[in-house]
Amino acid sequence: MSEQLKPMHIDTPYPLLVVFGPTASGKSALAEGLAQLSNFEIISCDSMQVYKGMNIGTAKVDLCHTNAKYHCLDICEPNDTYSAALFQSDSRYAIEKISKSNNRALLCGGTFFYIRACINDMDLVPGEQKNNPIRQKYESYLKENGPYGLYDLLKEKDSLSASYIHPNNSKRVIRALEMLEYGQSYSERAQNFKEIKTIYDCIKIALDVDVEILNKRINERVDQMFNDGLVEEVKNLVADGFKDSLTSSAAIGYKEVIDYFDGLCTLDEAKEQIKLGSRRYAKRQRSWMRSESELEYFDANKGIDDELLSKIYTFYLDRSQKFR
RNA sequence: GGCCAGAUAGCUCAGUCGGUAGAGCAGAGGACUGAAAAUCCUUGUGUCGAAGGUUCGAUUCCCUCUCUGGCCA
Repeated sequence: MSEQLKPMHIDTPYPLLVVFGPTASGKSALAEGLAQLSNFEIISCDSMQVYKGMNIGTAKVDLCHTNAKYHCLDICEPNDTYSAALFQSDSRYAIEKISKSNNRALLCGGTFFYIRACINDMDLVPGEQKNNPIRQKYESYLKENGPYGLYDLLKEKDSLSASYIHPNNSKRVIRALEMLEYGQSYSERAQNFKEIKTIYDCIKIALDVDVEILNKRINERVDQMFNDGLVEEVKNLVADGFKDSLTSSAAIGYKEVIDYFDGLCTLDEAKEQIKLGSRRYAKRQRSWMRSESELEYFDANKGIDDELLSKIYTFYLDRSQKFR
C-alpha cells in the first residue's frame, strides 16, 4: 500500500506518442505514415486485433505490405481469452523492447481502456476469465437471484462499492464481489480513477472527424469488408470453434455474421447491424475521448495527407522538448 | 369506377369511451481499473394527412378531399 503513494515512472528515450480517435478516423493510416517518417514502432491497442485470423473484420494492417514494426498484433488464438491485464504486460514489454533499440513507441488503437491500462499507474486485481470458481459462484447466484439479488449481496458485503455500480450492471457487480475475495474494494479504487497518472512520458493526440463524415466512412468500410471476404473469414473461424470463445466472437462484424449463419437474420440485415454497431462504438469512443485529459485534437476530415502527417509530427517533436 | 383498411415522434406502431399523446428502435448525452468492438445508465412536443361541421373544447365523432395498401369490377 505504501508503495502506491509514490507514482511509478518508467524512463523511455523518447516520449510515447499516443493516438486517440474513433473507429475509421484514420488512426492506422496516421501510425503507418509516422512510422515511414521517423523511427516509430507501432503498438496496436485494440482488443480484437490481438487475435489471429481476425483480419478483415478488425481492419488489421496487412503485415506483408509494410516495413513498419508492429506490436501486440496476432498474439493469441481466437479461442483464448485476452484481457486488459494481459495487454498491460504485453504492451509494457513492447515499450521496453522499443526503448532498448532506441526507437519511439507509438500507441494506436480503438480500445482506450487498453491504452489506459498500459500507460497509467494501474494495478489490476487478479481475475481469470475462464475456469474461475469465484466468478462461476456469483454467476450462478445471479441466475438464481436475479440482478437485484446479486446487487443486494454486494450491498451487504461492501455498500460503498455498490454505490459506484448500477444494479443492472451485473458484470461489474460480479467483478466487485470477486475483488472483495482478493481483499480489494472497488470503491477504494473508484475514488481515485480521475487522479491516476501516467507512468511514461506521453504526448496524447486525437483525430477529429465530423460525425456525418465518419458515419459515411464507416458505411463504406463495412461494405468493403464484405467485398474483401468477411463472410468467408468468419466461416473459417467458426469451423475452428470460434463460437465457443468468450471475447473474440462478440466483436462487431463477427457476431452479426454468426447470427446470419444461424439463420437469425439475412445477410443484408447483418450488414446493417454491423454499420449500426460500428457507429455506436464510435460514439462510445467519442464519449471516452471527451473525458481524456490533455488531448490535442487534429482535424482529420480530409483524411491523412502529408500536410497532416507533418503537422502532427512537428507537434510531437515540439512537445517532446518539454520532457527534456 | 365501387368497397374495405390505414394516414400519430426520423422509422415501426400503441392510444385518447371528446379535455392537444406514448412504447420499441434510431438519434443524443454519460459511466468505465483482469470480458471493454464488452457491459451499463440518462434522455421522447410531435401542424396526431388537409379543409370544413358538431361541440365550451376535436388528434379522437360526422362530412368532403388527398395519399397509401388490399379486395371487387
